This record gives sequence, C-alpha cells and structure tokens, in this order.
Amino acid sequence: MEIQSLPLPSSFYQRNTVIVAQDLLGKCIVRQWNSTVLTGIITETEAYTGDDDPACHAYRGITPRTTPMFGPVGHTYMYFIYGNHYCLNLVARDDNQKAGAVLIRSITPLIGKELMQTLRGNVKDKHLTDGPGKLCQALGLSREHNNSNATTIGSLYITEGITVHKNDIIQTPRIGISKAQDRLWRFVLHNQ
DNA sequence: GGTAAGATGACCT
DNA sequence: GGTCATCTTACCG
Repeated sequence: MEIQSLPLPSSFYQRNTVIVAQDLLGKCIVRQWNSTVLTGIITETEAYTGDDDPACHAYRGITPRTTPMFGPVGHTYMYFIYGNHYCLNLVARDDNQKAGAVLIRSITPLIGKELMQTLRGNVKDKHLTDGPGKLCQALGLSREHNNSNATTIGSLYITEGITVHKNDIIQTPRIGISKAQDRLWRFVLHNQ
C-alpha cells in the first residue's frame, strides 16, 4: 500500500461535518513522535455537528472545553472522559455551522504496531485500537495535543490513505449517547 | 460548593 | 453481553 505523505488541506475539513466524517474513513492518521512514526487507517468515525446537535459538547455554546470546536477547521479537539480516557476529534464544519467535529473511534494499525502494543500494555491484537480511548493510548495522545493543527506536518496529521467504496460504509446511531439517536452519524468501514 | 451524567475500557462469564 | 471503576465538566445554588 502506498501512502501519500502530505497532510489533507484545511479545505477538506471546510465542509459539512457529516460529509467529512464519511470521507475520513480510509484516510491515514500519522503520529510523529520524536524520531518514530506511528500510522493507521481510520475505520470508524462519528459526526458531531454543533449547536443543532444535542449530543454534541458544543450544543450549549462555547465553553473552555469546547473552544477548539469553534476554532479553525483541521485542528484537533481532544477531551478527557470517564476519568481515564482521551478521545480524538478533528474540527470540521461548513460556513453554516458554528461548531463541529469528527470523533475518530477506531483505526487499523499500519506502521509502528509494536510500539502501540507496548503503549497499550500488550493487549491482544483485536483490541489494540478498536475504541476512541484505546487508539489515543496506542498513539500516545493526550490533552497536550488538544487544538493542534492537523493540516501541517507535525506531531499529528492526516493524509490520503486507501480508496473506500460507498458499499463498504455502514451507518449506525452514535455510541454511548442518549440524545439524537435517530441521526445515523456513525460511520464504520468494514472489510478492514 | 455540591451534584449528576457521560462521545469508555477492562474484565469477567 | 453485562458490570463497574473513575473524575472532569457544566450547571445549579
């Protein structure tokens, strides 16, 4: 598999959050850590569209925590949840939205799997990066990576990955939320 | 200053 | 597939 090394431009994220969530499937996430690099293919995402989405952190408006979702597109929004876990989001929205972000829920490890296993405490393959908190741990991501620019080469960015066919995308309600479950804004890539 | 709920994961069966 | 540890955030006084 050939992976392009240039980050996706901010114009990729300057579109409706739901569209960007689908298009992020199959893209490659690149984590540069000093001289090492970790990469993986995005296989599961969720869209959170902002002030019209009761399940979105930004629904009630801007707060210290949700500030990144109102900021430049293509930046990260990381938050801490349930006492233990970090989750990685990419800010994406069009001109009609005040806020919005895409939660990265799962990746398939590509490069640096051994280090990911070490960071994860040597859990079994299947559970290495199959959850939003797990992939942050596997990539060594935490609060310090909040609101960083993912459209330029740096410690974290997204590049073109593999070709995805629409037939390979499954749509479901989002996980772990009680509101707006009629919106099928979780996207899963199968055959991965 | 107190409280309730939560975009979860590990472990067990 | 179910249980539970764990603590930040936001909201209400």
